[in-house]
Amino acid sequence: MTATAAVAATAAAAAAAAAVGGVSLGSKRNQPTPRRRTAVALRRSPPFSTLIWRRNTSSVRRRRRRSPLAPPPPPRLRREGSLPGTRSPSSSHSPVPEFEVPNRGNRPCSSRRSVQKRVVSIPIAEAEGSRSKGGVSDGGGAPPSDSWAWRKYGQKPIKGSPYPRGYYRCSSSKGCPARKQVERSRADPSLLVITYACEHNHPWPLPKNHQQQQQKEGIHRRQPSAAAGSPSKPALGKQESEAIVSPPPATSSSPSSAGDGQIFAADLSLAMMADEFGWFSDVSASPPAGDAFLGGPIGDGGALMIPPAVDQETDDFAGSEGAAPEEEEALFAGLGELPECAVVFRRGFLDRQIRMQIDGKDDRLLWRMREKELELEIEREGERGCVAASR
DNA sequence: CGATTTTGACCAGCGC
DNA sequence: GCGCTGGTCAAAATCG
Ligand SMILES: [Zn+2]
Repeated sequence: MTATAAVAATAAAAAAAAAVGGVSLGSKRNQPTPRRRTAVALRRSPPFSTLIWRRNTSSVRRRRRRSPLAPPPPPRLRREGSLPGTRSPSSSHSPVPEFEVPNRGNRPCSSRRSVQKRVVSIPIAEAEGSRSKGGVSDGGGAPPSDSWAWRKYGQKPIKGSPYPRGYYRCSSSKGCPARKQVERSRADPSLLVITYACEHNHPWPLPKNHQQQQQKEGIHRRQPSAAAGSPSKPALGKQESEAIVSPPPATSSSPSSAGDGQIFAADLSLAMMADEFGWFSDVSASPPAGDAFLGGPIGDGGALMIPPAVDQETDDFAGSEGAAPEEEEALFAGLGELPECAVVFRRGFLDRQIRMQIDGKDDRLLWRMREKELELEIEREGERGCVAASR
């Protein structure tokens, strides 16, 4: 059971490392770094990522729609079509009619920066196992942790951390605003920090077969009741067990004292609730290469980045400071569409509610929850934290 | 052939 | 007003 996993992991890591470092191994998947990669990035001298390599200058044609000499009429409309929407005033008619994403009416995923998100940290090992498992014994029938299909659409080095962050988006449907970022905890490299941004539109992960169908059909119907027919519990239980969710701020000591204490949301309660509604229920990491790059610092070459940031634990981390009350807000916001739930979403209440509901449906779930709670408590006490979710 | 990943560029928000 | 940083896009490349 570990054989496969181990191998996979290793390979992935290696590949990632190679990729990052700039070494071309070509053992994994795609590596658009075969040739070209001129010095294009000398425009604004970004932090580092961009102008690190500079392989050769064969042909410079890549770029994108933003050619230096072909600025058509609609040059910078970039993401108008598939943006989670809400940003455009009202004239944006993207080819794909946006179906009212669960936005709650305020700002769900309007701006990329201020989007509220739920942060979940899980041991990297777990993540690995989750996805690399495949065949051996468990293959039985238990689907991976989250059946959602994620497609990576970007990766960037983060300022304070040696590890890059991967950006994933739901590949099930084009209109799905669900996004998630995966990065390695800078404090505890063994932890994977996953940040979820929006919820899914579609009721289900769609088995790889109907993907297209759904895409075409345009998921314009989202059912409020998960129970109606959504098998989202198998995985759930498991995730909860593995995922480490930090407790809400309410009781936890003070943010300042916590220092690294991560205060985030995504507690199972939340997940469950969501489950009830039929959306998101993923907590474990499923990014194919997620741990890969996370596996190694961005620049294996050495003289790369992270100049003086390494030791700024305090200072640098301070950046996460604003995770006190805001977090809470984010939490609720995360529920977004939950009508009354949001309102009642304050610790106790929610717990109660959920518990009741669950109680009536799944004892097992309840169980898990309880357990989790306990764990949380303990954790809180022993507190060890890693990173605080930040904006 | 389609789905995914890789990766540099571009964009928009925020801070100084 | 400028610069920085994070987040997203889309072309190219590969894998299945
Ligand atoms: Zn989705």
